[in-house]
Amino acid sequence: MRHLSNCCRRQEEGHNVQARGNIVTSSSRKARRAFDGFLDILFRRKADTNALGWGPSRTYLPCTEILRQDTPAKAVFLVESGLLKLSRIVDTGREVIAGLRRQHWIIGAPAVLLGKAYSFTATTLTHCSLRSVSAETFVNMLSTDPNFSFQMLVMLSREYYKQSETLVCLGCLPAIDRLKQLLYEITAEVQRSSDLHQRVKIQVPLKHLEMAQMIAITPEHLCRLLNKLEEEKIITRDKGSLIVNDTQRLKQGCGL
Amino acid sequence: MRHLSNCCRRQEEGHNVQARGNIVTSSSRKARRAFDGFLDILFRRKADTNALGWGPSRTYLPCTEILRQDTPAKAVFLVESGLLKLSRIVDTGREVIAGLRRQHWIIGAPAVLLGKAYSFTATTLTHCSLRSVSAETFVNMLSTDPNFSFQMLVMLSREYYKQSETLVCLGCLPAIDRLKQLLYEITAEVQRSSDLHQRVKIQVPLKHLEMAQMIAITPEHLCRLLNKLEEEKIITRDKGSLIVNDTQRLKQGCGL
DNA sequence: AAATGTGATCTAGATCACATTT
DNA sequence: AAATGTGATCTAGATCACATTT
Repeated sequence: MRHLSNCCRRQEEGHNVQARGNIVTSSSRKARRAFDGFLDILFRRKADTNALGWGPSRTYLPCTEILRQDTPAKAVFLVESGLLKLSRIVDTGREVIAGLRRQHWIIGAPAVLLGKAYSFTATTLTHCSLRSVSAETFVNMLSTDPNFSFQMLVMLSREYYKQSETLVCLGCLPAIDRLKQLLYEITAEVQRSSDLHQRVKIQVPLKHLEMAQMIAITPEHLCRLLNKLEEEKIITRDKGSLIVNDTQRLKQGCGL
Repeated sequence: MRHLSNCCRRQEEGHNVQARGNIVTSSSRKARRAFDGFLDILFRRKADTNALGWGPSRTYLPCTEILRQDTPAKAVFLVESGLLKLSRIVDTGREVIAGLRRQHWIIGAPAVLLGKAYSFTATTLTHCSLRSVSAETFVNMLSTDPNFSFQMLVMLSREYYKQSETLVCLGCLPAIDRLKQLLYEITAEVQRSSDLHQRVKIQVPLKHLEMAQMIAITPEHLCRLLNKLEEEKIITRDKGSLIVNDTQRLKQGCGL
């Protein structure tokens, strides 16, 4: 198996998850969605998390490989901050990105619970802060703490649910719609408000190659699709960053 | 939303999951894989399962819709026997089959745990025997019985793991390889032995349309791909059933 | 009648080769 | 130098229309 991802200019950039500048005039910064709130409650008290057995926070530079596909699952990670990608390379050399993970998501739990190898490689995209537990401790925490056990059930369900959306998206929608959906998700992520009928400048935390891997196309084709969206005035490109002119049209177009 | 699947000749056929006749001469019927054995243990004692709160076994005819996408998740199902498909129709009218579920798999748990709508429609392909619990009872069982809770964690992980394989397959492999993989899985399912270098006659429990939906292509294209496999002598078609001449070449070809 | 097959044609997306940016 | 863009060409797979099986 070839070496997974080679490092890149991201190294020097540091955090680029947040929007750098919203061109938005209106400004009802409403509450996050209810579900996210629920998860916040689950992990609110750091002291508890410590007591439960998670190791201390560790920070990682961008482009660091946290765990690797097909290696035995020895640990579970909890993302405290930052953004990671879950990717897999197949024999033919093609790489897919199965999804991105951020704050309050766990990584590696299914493989640990099944005693199998990790199905994906997890790589940091930005500076990340993570906590980990060994496989044994994780299982121990599950068997001794019913609350923790329930939390993990919810989190695994959320993983499954998200994975399912990705799967359906890949199976049913043409690449242009998958791209619209990806951009819509990133925009929604950045905005975190419910009135999205606005221009938003987003700093996509992914290289074009990576965006292409997320929607399972080649970078060349991605480039053409972005041109198309620009022609249709849905987006405007401004060097590294990207301005979404019409969030609604993105959402409508994406077929989900 | 249009009505989901229309019934079919399957109605009269009854069980067609099992292989109808193995042309196999050698016969080391070895034990199932270790993992399946583990799950058998988990659900071995029916009495326990009863005590836990699952409802009584109910049987369903083929082509029965058990639960429907985008409806509130009110129950969780446990498959005791038979085969079901999990499918989703998107706005464009296209339908994907996300996967098949059989004995000892649960259906609907992630949606219940998240308090969301089901992401898929579950439809029986053969005669099925299922047990169910209401969402409330399910959550109650989880909070009162740590063993049950742990079982569910393992089963959800398995769901996630399988879903991930499907996702990678869709994202990385060309249709011919996805078809090979599907056929290999069905063959392995039917054989349940580790020496697969044999001719096997399999009764695929799916219509061509459904096989096409599983690998995200049109039925026409599927037909051409099957022709191709037949030209390459990997399979032989014999009316309804299908003879795999070379399991090894199926496996090698499938890219995973 | 529904499912399957097949031919002709079209198109989304891949591949390759090279230019331009950062 | 790596990332991005773009033009020319190819091909896997879709679409449509109709024939053949079950």
